[in-house]
Amino acid sequence: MTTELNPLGNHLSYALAAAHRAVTQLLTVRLKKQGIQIEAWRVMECLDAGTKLSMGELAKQALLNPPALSKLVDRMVSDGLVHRQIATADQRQINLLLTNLGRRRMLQVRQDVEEEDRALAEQFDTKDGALLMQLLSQIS
Amino acid sequence: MTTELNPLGNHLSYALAAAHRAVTQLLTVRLKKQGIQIEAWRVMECLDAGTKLSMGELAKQALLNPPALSKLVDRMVSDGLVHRQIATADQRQINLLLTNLGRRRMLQVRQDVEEEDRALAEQFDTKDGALLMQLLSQIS
DNA sequence: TGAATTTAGTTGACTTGGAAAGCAAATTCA
DNA sequence: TGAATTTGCTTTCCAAGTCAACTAAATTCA
Repeated sequence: MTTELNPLGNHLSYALAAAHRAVTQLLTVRLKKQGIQIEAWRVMECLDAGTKLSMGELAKQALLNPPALSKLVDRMVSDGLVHRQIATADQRQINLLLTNLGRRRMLQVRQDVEEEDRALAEQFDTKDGALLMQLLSQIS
Repeated sequence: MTTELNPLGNHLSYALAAAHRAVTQLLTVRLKKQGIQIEAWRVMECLDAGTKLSMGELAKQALLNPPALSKLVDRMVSDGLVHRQIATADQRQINLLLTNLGRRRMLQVRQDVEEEDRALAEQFDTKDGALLMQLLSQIS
């Protein structure tokens, strides 16, 4: 039986948008209690990983366009979470660094994200979570 | 081998965001050539389906919060794509209607969306597209 | 009935995001 | 070498989204 109530239900792009919206909303609510944006958390995780990243690389990994990252970083700097450092090799490049406060905050936030992620994974049968992830990462 | 370059790669929520971003960007570019927003297309598809929808119902189906829908509809009205009609049963409710122009534009845009969706589905082995959709719609 | 509450949608102040232009360092090549 | 081009990041201007407050219609119930 394919009683489709929603005319958009056949579109993969719509299913993706709906799922993304649902997940993002939950996560946003949770992180708002910590006073932080999802994107800011992503930036901090990338920084914590160690390898020095230019703003450009960071933007790609954190899923932001360069201007959006620039502005987010401005805010994070004034919140004392990160600071900019001009790269020595290429003076145009910026290496962003976590402050101690930034690292502490990141560890707190990470708890929440992982808990949320766990709750999400529980909506699937054992293998399906990994399968979904595998399928998603095939995209573009 | 699980050489994870991106520290966020283990998170399902991140994989979802990344996939959503990729798909949305492609679709946005394509629809921009038609001078229309993805959300506006969703609204028009919902309207075309026939059943009269309140703004509230429409917001849910089109994946928008009520204020965002209100403002989008303002724009669509001034573009001549839809018009508001006060519901007879409940005077607080609005039934949105497609204009003739709106219907024509919707049919054009639908072509593009379906082509994009087809291109997306082609990134998967035969069964996997449907499988992905099935998994996505399990969420929340 | 009619005062109090709930529901539907919109508005306003503020924040964030995108496109295109801008600036400065690095690189190319004549 | 030094003018022209490219690259990395930021800024500006404007479009769009959020949260919270607001208006008005409908419903509840004393």
